Amino acid sequence: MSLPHAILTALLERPSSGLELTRRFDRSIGYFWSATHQQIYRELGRLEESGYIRALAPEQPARGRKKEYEVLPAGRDELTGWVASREDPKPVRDPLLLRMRAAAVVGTDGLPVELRRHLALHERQLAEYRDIEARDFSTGPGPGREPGSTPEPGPEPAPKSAPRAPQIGGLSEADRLRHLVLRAGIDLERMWVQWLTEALRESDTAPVGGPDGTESS
Amino acid sequence: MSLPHAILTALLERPSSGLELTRRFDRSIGYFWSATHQQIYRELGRLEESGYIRALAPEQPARGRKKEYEVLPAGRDELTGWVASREDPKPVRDPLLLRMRAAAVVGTDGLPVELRRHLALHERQLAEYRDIEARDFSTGPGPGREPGSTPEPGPEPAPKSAPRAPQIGGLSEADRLRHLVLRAGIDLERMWVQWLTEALRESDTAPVGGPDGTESS
DNA sequence: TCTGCCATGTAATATGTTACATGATTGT
DNA sequence: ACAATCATGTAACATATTACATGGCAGA
Repeated sequence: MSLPHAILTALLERPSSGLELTRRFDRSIGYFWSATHQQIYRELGRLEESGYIRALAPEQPARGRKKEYEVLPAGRDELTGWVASREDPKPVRDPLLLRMRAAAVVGTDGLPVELRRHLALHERQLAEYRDIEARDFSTGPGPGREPGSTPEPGPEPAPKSAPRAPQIGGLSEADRLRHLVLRAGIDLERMWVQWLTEALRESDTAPVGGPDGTESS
Repeated sequence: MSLPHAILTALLERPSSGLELTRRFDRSIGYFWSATHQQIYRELGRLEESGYIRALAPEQPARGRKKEYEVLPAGRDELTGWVASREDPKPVRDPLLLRMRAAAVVGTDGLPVELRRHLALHERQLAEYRDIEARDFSTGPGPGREPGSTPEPGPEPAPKSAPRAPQIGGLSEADRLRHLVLRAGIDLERMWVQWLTEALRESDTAPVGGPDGTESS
């Protein structure tokens, strides 16, 4: 039951059309809750039917016409209640770990190549997160993001703080929370980079012989 | 497409009935690929139909009768091929992070309680993993698991190494891989414990006031 | 016999994925 | 007119979750 709440959150941060939402689910929101445009359109329909959101400029219900949605009070209430609700962390479900366990039984053919590939992907993701952190959340006296500086393509900057938000130190309460979420992403990627590096190091010195990956360059 | 391969792996490690598999998916296998008994029975049916596994002691196809499965050569081949295949890491999808992002918009009511609850759960899981590691994979000169010592309830010990496996140092190649998988679980839990601890520490010193959790004891 | 548990299964629903379809807008 | 792209949507399928149904077996 998370997707509708992800959409409500996104729409509260900024009213959007379906396609705009899709794009945002490829960047900031998508870093911890991904969704395709089909899921989003389906869910927008349900949310509208439930009275949680409504379409702005509701002229022409034509097919190719843009439709912007905004959250209604009932939607905000629903989201507020959901934030306070409980949900156990789901057990890990990772195909790579499963592959490794299978390799323990049928052999590691082709595995080191895949480990290297994943390592590269996680390193890239980590770098991207660190860029975002440097741009949106730098706190020190260094060259942080000045208010009006480059919005930049890719990840969206933190939305403008609501007027009610108290700007205590450098960061509002809302920004502090968003920074924490980003740091979870950073910590996760760092963990995978470390683990994959160690796994490959062990492979290189493994008794069976060297890795079977292409050894070019 | 991971569940069938998870089942093939489990059946290669030890032929089992549906319910036995279900139990193993609550312990060792389930630590990185969970599944319910309904999924397992459905998938066993498909795997049998595909000629990857077969039922042992195929007398009485009665309803309440136990049915043991073993992997056929075609199943092993399929699994070997899958190990060498590629699959991109899926983007993170974590309801807790989503909740946090939502809290940045509608307020943190009820959130610290949930963070504390998750912290306790992750600490417990981490402790469990460490117990398993100490019992099944201790390498140093300390009191490691002696060959015939307590199999213990709960998580299953590493299956007997196949005769072909070379026992080089203390660990076979297969055990080395299984240890790596376990360490991924440990690293993940440790990461969450650290992150949650930091998140709560920030909450405690947050400008808005103390946490809203019950402050008993 | 009745209860509880072991074991296998069906049904309904929810969610997620993949492929395709349709109309609107803009630039050439 | 045409192609490319924006934007919304349908359909079919795959996977996962929840609730329930059926039969066997063992002990009070």
